[in-house]
Parts: sequence; structure tokens; C-alpha cells
Amino acid sequence: MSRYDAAKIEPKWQRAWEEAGTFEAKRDPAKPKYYVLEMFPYPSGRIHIGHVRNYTMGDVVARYKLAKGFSVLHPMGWDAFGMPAENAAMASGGHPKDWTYQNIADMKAQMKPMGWSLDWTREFATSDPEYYGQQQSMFIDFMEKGLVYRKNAVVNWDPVDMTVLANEQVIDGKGWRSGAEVERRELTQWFFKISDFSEELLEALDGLKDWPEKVRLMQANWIGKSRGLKFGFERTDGGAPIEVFTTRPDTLLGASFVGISPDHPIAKALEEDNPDVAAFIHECRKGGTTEEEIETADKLGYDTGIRVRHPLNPEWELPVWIANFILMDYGTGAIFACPAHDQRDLDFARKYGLPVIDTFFALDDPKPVENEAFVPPKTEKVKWINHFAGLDENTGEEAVEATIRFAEELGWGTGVTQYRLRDWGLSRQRYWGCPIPVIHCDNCGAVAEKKENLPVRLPDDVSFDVPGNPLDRHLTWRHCDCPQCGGPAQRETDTMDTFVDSSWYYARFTNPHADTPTVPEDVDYWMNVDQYIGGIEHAILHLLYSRFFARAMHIAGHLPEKSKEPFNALFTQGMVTHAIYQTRDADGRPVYHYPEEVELTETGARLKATDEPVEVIPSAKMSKSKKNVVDPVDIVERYGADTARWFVMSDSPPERDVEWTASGAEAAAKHLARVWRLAVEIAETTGEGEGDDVLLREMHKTIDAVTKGIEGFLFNTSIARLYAFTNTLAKSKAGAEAKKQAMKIMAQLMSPMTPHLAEEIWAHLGGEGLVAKAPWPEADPAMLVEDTVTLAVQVNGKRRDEITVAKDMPKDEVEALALATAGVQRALDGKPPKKVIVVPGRIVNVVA
RNA sequence: GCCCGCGUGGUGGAAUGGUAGACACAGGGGACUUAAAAUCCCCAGCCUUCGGGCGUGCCGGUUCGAGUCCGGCCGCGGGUACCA
Repeated sequence: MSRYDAAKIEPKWQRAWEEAGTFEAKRDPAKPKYYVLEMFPYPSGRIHIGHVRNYTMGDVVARYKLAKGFSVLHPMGWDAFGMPAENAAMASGGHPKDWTYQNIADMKAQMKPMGWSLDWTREFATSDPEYYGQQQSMFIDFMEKGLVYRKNAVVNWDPVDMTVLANEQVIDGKGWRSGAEVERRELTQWFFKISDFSEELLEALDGLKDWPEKVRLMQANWIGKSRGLKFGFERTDGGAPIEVFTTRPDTLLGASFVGISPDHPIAKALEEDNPDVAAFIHECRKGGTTEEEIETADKLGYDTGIRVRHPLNPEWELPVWIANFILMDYGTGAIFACPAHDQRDLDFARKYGLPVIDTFFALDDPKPVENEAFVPPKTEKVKWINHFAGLDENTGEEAVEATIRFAEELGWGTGVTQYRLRDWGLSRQRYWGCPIPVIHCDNCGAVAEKKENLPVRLPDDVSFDVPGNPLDRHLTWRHCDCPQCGGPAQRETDTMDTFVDSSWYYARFTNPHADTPTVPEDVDYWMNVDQYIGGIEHAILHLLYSRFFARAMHIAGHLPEKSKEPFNALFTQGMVTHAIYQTRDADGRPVYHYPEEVELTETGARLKATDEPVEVIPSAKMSKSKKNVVDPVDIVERYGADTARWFVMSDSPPERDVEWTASGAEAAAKHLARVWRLAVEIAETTGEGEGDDVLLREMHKTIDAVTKGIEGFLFNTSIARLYAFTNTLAKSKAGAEAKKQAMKIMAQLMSPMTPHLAEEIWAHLGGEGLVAKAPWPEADPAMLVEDTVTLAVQVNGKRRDEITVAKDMPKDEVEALALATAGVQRALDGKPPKKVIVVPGRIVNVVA
């Protein structure tokens, strides 16, 4: 019997698909369309087992939909701009462009043998001038529509390298290369007005029925709509009032001090002529810009000496402190602090000896606050102490609304709705990104480049031997003529955030080489993405930016109304993890080893080369630096693509992280070989047998279960059913015809996961054409129903026995049978049952 | 810190509020073989006086019935606006 030889068979079918143009997406008005998209990869140079999992999931859906008669679009491209290319250039002296395009070629060569049903004719990279030129054109459209503006924003500044650092380049508050203490510094930057869409982006989440609930929740929290009160504190020195925003105006009688951000105009004014303030603010600006770093930093405060009057009592004066935990970006950059009901304020008050004033207690426990702020849910009733708006026992929500009404009636405050979502800062002081198509002219200001001059191409002759943005130093590129007045001017040297590139690539795939960003007939036909698949790490930023961008594109006329939400359904898959193998060097520092360097024995792990014992750290996210990576290319070379595909789809539920184990891949290979042997054996079988009906019933149940599994992204359960059906088929004594039919159905059901093996079996059993194009089998509902059902019989919720009864047996008969069982008799021990619950077709529970 | 998830045998995991552990890996036993590999068959949560008892991270609650729903902890992961 011929052994299944993946290395020969897989390329054969890949050629067959290619020659037939099986996966080229064609607009076909006669068919419904289906657009499957996996988040496109960053071209790091090697495909990763996580990519294999992601793209195989999409492929299963794409192949299934093709078999269901859809006209399928399943494209692939490259998220090709970004920092790693520049880092590589700095490290090895090459050019980011060469590095990137070489990586793309390498990765494509690794992806092709996987047999994914991708339409490679639509491939592009975001670093292609053809792509980013269209992006620049849309940027200009957005400028005209008032969706773009400039303002100051803080960046991580490395004072030694004199350059801006990304958050990941700041390690423990220090620059990754220079080791210098990083400072927060302001720069003028370009912004998209995503905040204009806060309410719309929030409300539209409700319509995204096929998105995971957790993603919608995360986005809603990120947008962060809150209702609160805005009012001014009068200064005793006659200066302009300090405007604050608070979501807890009801706690105003617990006010202890007013806090302002170190970036607040008052703080900045004081910084000018007070060296103490300047020193304090300098201290506050140390460290990176991330919310995490700012929130977890030690609380620092400085009493400005300024005093303000409490709005409810002019005699009551509050001090104004500069506090490092107050963000200038949120609200007004100033707050009043109520330490009794906010942990951060309490920590601050305790540190600086400021008063802590209780304003409400728990209903049953009137205990003053000591070291833990009392912060009950806003929906819980609390007991107020002399509330100014006449409250007694009310919830926080009611109190906030009552307070806002009170303040508005007396005219000292206004109820406002505030969003946490900030405008999207898209400027990057880096080379390897899409140039912002703007020219700065002394006479005309910031002017858009003329569209006929697009794309504004990145110059190739740059070097990375000095820190900073090479575009700043490239004088011939930088100096140009003003598009408006023709006078001498300078190009913008900031490039765009790479999130811009990935915010519209899905639309570009509908016609990737058009000389406009999109083409109406193509977006009308192909959009929206019917199924988008990617990592949960993109739950907020990428997906929110894309939702905004689609709206902006609609406003600029590049997408139809229906595409304002571009992704109809979203699935977020888990990561692939692997154990880390490490030993220690003489100084105790960890030394990492690749899995293939390690031998696993019963007594523990050892290095193959030296027999040195190895520490095993289980289940960590794969990362090159820790060497816990598995190269899919090795698996494919050893077992074939189908084995790799089958393994990544089996066992683990797709949304969960999966641990890669070599034994799992081995087992997958064995199973596929077994299916092939079975197919060959069945092809040679002739004559009648017994139990055809049993086999065919099982077949229909399998069709039903596998189909439901694919539809519901429960690929692991589909695969479990296919394992079970293999066992059934192998043991079946049914006749040749029934077995052949069952085997062909199995090939079809396996084809989304293991398409090459499926084609080979299909052909071997005389199936017509390509299995990839054969219509998906339908389960016969009549074959799915059973006449009898086995019910568990419980006593007090504990299983004591079981009965097998006709499916439609009346409740009282079931009850009688259940009570008569030995298990129930024993458990009841002669006592009468109190109650019997019969759930038809499910269970009987006797309450004793 | 804050937001969002996840936690089930030795392992990956299955289970519309209704028989916890399907399916598989590793393991044990057997068949075939001179032997091995490959393959095939069987066993298997833990404890047990063989009646049963205990079991889905921990503590509590709702329910006739909780892995599943609710509250509180613990641990791990993702995000935290310049990694992509």
C-alpha cells in the first residue's frame, strides 16, 4: 500500500489549484460574496506558528464558504512600515527598505507551501509607494474635511541621543540605548479628530452583534463616556478661576485640595519664575509617557501657595497643589480631590497631611475612612452626611444627578459629558513610515502637497549611523517649493503612525492597484469584511482606529455608507505559547536554548550537547529573544503542511492560547496517515456488509457537528468529531458503497483543515473535480434523530442510576421508571420522595 | 494602578443551568513480530470497607440541580494611546 507522502502530494494539489485559479476572487453578480480577512502580518522575516494558526483559521472559513457556493475574497499583504526595520538598519548597517522586502520574499516563500487559499494576485505592502501614495491622498482629503489638525503633545525624549523614543524603548524610565533618564517633552504633532466620533463609535458598538462581547466592552471603556460637573474655583488672589471637571460632584463637601497637572497653564506659568516649581515639575516629567507608568509612579505633590474658595462656602479656602498623577489630556487638567472616596486622593492626602472628610457612609456601617477610601459602586445606596443638595439615603448615580441640577440651578456649574478617548496623534519622528504630505511655508503655513505630486516618496539615500530621523537631515528632500505661493519651503519630516497603514488595507484589497484609494464597484461588491480574524491584542487600538478611518473614508467619498463599520464579524484568536528552556551562566544570568537543543527525559530536561540540566518555564508567549519559538517550516518539512494545519486547529479552542508540543504534531501526522490508509483500504473494498444504516446515521451526525463547529469557530470540536468518525468508519462492517460514501464525506469535511490530503482521497475514490470546489455536504435531519434516549436519574442532584426510554415517553411514566431503579431505591432507603423533576430528554431529579 | 479575559485528570481539552472528563497526547496492559519500528485491540480522575465518598483555582451565595449564573479573593495572560 502506498504511504502518504506529503512532500510529493502537497505541491501537486497546490499547482492544481493555481492552474484552475481556484482562489482568485472574482466579482460574480450571480453569487453571494464572502470576504474573509486575517490581520496581515508584519514582515519580521520568519513565519511563526501563531501566523500558521491565524491563517489556517481564516483558510478553514474561506474554503468552507467556497464550498457553500460563495464568491470568496481571501487576500494577503504586508504591514511593512515600522520600527524593527530601522532597528535592523542601525544594528547591521543595511537599509530598512532592503531588509523589509527581503523579509517579505522570505516569508512568502514560507507561506506558499501551507496551501492557504489566498488570492496572491492582490498582494501588496503598505510600504509600496502605490499604497502609501493613496494614503497621502486621503490624508489631504481628511485635511479638507477638517479631520486633521496640529497641537502639542508629549513624547518620550532621550536627552543623550536627542531623539524621541517609542514606549517600548523606555525601560524602567531609561532610554534603551543610551541608558539616560527619559523625560516627557512636548512637540507639535499631527492629529486625527477621532474625538469628534466618540459618541458615534460608542453607540455603534451595540450594532456589532458578531463581535466578541469583551472587545465591545474594552472599546466602550476605552472611549470612557462619563457624566460630570464642570465648574470654577475662585482664586483668593483674584486670578482667573481654576476650571475643574469631576465625575463625583456629590462629594464636594469632602473636598480637601485642588490638584492641577504639571502641564497645566498655571503650573507652567509658575515654572517660569519659581525655581522650586521648575525643579518639582522637572521631577514630575521624569519617566515615560505611558498611562501605566504615570499611574503607578509614586505620588508627588507641590503646594503652589495659591488658595481657592469652596463654591458652597466662600469662607472655606482650599490649597492648590500640583500633582503628578493628574493628566492634562483628560477633562480640564485640574480636579478637586476627595480623599475619603478616592484611593489615589487618599494616598496623596496622607502623604502630605491634607484633611480627609467623609461625605457618606455605608448604610449599615458608619465608619470613618482611615487608610482605605470608601468607594462603593455608584448604584449602591449610601447614607449621606448633611448633603447640600438635600440627599439622605441615595445611590451615587442619583447623588451626581441631583448635584448637577443643584449647581445648574444656582448657576455655578454645568453638567457635561466627557470622553476619555483622546485624538489620534499620528506623527512619528521616524524614517520608515508614510511621509505626511504637507509642506511648511513661512508665508502660507502648513500646506498640503498637490495631489499630482503624490506620492511623496521616501528618499532612498539615508543613513542610520546617527540617532534621530534621517529625513530631518536630508536637505535636498526636505527643501522644496511651496505648492501655494511657489516660494522656498520645507517638507514635513514626520511620518505617519503605522496604525494609519493598517486602518484601511482591508478596503484596498478590494482593488489593490487602482489609482484612487478605492473603486466604487469593488467596494460596493466586496465590502464589508464578513469575517475578520486576529489577535486579541488588537482589541482596542487597531480596531478602533479602523472604525474611525472607515467613517473618515466615507466622509471623503472613498467608502459607502454601509462600510462605516467595516468588519461585520470579528474573531480574536489566542496566542501560541511554548516552554522556555534556560540554563544559567557563571553570573547566574539566564541563557536561553532552542527546543531542538534540549532533550526531554523522565528525570528532567537536559542539553543534548553537554547533558547539562535545563530549567523549564512552562507556557510563555513565543519570543525570539527567549528562543522558545517553533519554526513552522521545520514541521512542514518533516510532516507536511496538512499536519501542521491539523495540529494547530485541533485540541485548543481557537480563542484560547495554545501550547505547542512536538508530540502533538507527531500525533496529528499519525492520524492523517491512518485516514489515508483507511481511504486506500476502502477504495479496494467490494460487496455488501452489515450496518450501513448505522454508519450513515453516524455520517450525518458528523456532517452536522463538523459544520456547526466551523460555523461557530469551534474547530477543535469539529476535529474531535472527525477523529471519532474515523474510529467508527474503521470499525464499521458496512458494505463498500456505504463506506465509500462515508469516506468521501470525510474527505469533504476534512478539506478545510487538510486540503491536500482531502483532494488526494477524493481523487482516489473517484470524486468529481476538485474537492475544494465540491458543494459542501448537507446533513439529512431525519438521520439525526434517535428514537430512544438515556436519562440520568439523580437523587438530590447526585447521579444514582440511568434509564433508557422512548424519546416521547410521558413524564409520569418516566417518573415511575426512575423511582423504580435500584439506585434510587437505595438512596431513598424506603422514604418517600418529596418531589420529582422530569426534564424531558434530559434528566430526572428526585428530591428526597 | 486601571480596563478586559482565563483557571476542568499527568497533559491539550469536551460539556444549550441537566450523567463532568467527549476527542486526543503521554502512560499501563495485550496482539502481531526472531526482535524492533509501524499498526491494531483493551484499560485509565482521585480515594474506597465496592455500599459509596471526594472532585472543574479558593471562599460564600442563588437553584430541585452550578464547570456554567451572582459576590468576594488568589494566580496567570492581554491592553494601557510611539511594539505590531
